[in-house]
Amino acid sequence: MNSNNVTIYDVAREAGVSMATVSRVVNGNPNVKPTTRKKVQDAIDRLGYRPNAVARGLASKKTTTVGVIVPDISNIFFADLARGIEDVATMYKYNIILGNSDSNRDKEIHLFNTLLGKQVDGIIFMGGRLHEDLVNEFKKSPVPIVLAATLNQGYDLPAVNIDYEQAAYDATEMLIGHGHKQVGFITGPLEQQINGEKKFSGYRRALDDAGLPFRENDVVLGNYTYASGLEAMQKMLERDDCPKAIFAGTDEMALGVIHAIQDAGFSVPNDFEVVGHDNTRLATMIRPKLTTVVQPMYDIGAVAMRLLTKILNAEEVEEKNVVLPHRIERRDSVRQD
Amino acid sequence: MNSNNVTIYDVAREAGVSMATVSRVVNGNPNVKPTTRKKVQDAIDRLGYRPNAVARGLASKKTTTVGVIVPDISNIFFADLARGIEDVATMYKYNIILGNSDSNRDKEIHLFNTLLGKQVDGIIFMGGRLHEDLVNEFKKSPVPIVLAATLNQGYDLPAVNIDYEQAAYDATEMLIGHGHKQVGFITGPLEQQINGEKKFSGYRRALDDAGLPFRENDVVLGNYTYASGLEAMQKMLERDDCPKAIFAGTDEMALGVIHAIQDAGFSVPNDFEVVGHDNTRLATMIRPKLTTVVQPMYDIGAVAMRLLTKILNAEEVEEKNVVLPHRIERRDSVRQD
DNA sequence: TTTCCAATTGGAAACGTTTTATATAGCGTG
DNA sequence: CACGCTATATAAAACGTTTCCAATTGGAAA
Repeated sequence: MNSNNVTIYDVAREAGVSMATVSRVVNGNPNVKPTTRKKVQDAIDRLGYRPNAVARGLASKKTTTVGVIVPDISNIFFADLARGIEDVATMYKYNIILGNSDSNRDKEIHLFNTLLGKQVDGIIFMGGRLHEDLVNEFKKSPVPIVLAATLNQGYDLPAVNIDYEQAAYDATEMLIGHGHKQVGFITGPLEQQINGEKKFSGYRRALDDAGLPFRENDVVLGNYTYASGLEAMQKMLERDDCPKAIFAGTDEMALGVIHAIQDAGFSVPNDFEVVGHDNTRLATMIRPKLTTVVQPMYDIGAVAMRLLTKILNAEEVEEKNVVLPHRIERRDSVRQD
Repeated sequence: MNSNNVTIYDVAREAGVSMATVSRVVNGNPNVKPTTRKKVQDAIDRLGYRPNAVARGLASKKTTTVGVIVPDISNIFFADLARGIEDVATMYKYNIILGNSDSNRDKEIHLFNTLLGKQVDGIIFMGGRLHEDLVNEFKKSPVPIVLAATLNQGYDLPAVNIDYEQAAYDATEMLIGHGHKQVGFITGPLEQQINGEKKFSGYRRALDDAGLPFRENDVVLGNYTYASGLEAMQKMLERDDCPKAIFAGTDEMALGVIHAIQDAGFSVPNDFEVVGHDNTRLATMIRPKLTTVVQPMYDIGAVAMRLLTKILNAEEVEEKNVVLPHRIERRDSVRQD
């Protein structure tokens, strides 16, 4: 039986009640006599009725769908986040419309408007940088927006993050604690606030606190990829004053760094120590296993979605700017204390 | 100006035309005088009108949304596939609703019905195995379904895959060609047809064609993960008659295999040769770099979505069962010829 | 019985489009 | 100048729900 095109009217006729009653049964409204409810339920089963969510969305102005804007779902980092989002969404009976922005402003804006057109109930946004034009669109948004792993640069959007500055500080400090007078920092584009402001300033602060000089040379920019980490480290190795301790902005870059070091005939952690960032699955897929800053991606996604559901249900939200804890997972790419 | 809640009526009034005319302008219908079109367009811009896709979906019975069912988006393999799907979807003005099934039958069925309830125009399904119950649901589907990287076991659903049997044959044959009389095969669950039937039979056929005996011991089952590859190889290494050539069912397992070998003090490719499967980004993130069967995940996703759009537009489809080419990418985990 | 209130149920409007059938305007033609 | 078209524009009916309000029903109380 094609459960398609059987409407609430058909069920009403079959059950001998009005459509309003069927609607009540379907929505679990308590104002229905048990016997009636059963009669309707039977008719629903018999006909294979499946409520039309589009019609429902039009009438109720709720679609139980949220939009998710992500730079690139094929990036393990965002894939994990997305999984966290989706799991919690499912838990609360929402579905997600997923779109890739490539961190491109125009795509972000276009996607955002498409999602609004589809009448999503809310949006979760991830992106390296909050472009002003985008924020202007956000300000007009008829639905709530939550940022995930994205800093809200001065705008007061709800957001879920870790303390990137402190995390970078911790990683750098650990390296310094191992006796290094010089620490290399290989990170992503500085335009992105997380790298340019947070991680960078954490790195500098650790240097300062230890009374070590900051050397411009010791900071190299990559683009998050393995190849860029490899290349950055190769370049660094050519120098006479190459730092023997490296803090890499992502695990993937850290892998590249380790391989560059090994390719040059050196050992990690004996000759060089390396710390990564994010604790993706990659961290244990290399020898030596990578010591890395744990950024709980899945949790960030899950908490962001939970936060959104709270806002949608007008539940009490104590703190709109959630900062999740981070820590350093010690493995074999640094020496034991 | 809150572009919210301005309807087609408002635009019509503002432009001094009827709503039907506005609808035509919005939908690019040619039966509108240029001057009228301009007038309407101006009104749209002035009011910041954004068509309500839900209302549109109800009236037109098309939502320009497709459902995507994936076992786990946080798995790099499916994330790549999803990216291929989404890119092509965007190209054709579709959005995707993404759901994770964990390859669980009940979740698959539930998700499928939810998607139908949301009136998606079509569905792309990925999953290790097509459970009978699911297929029964598929058969009643009012919208087209396309399988991606999923074998349609006897049912005639459109599908996009590579020739897994031949790919496994090629990989095994190459190893045999390097003089091995014994080849280990570490793969995923045999219930999943791709492993149990296709890859396994390709492996056996290569053995047979080379006149080599099949040894049950040489086949070890894992669950696709790094850890399972590592463990499987460790177990194999304990044997006296451990094969010196390994074909792993996924790259991630291959990395585990290589590390198990290296941890035991052996060298790849000198002592052991290893071939992976999929050519995920992981393949180049290990030393030695992994030789692997190239399964073009992104392309499979892209082609599957393109196929779906063709079906939705009632375009001519020459072949519903697409088999994309595969090849072996030679890197350093096998010896040079 | 009657009366009255609470519990159920029904009717109809509303949601914002698309779409079909119909009307109107403009214009070349005979 | 009337006629018949064609090109445009309008009106109104779907689309399948939710939801507000009114109507009915069933009992308990009087």
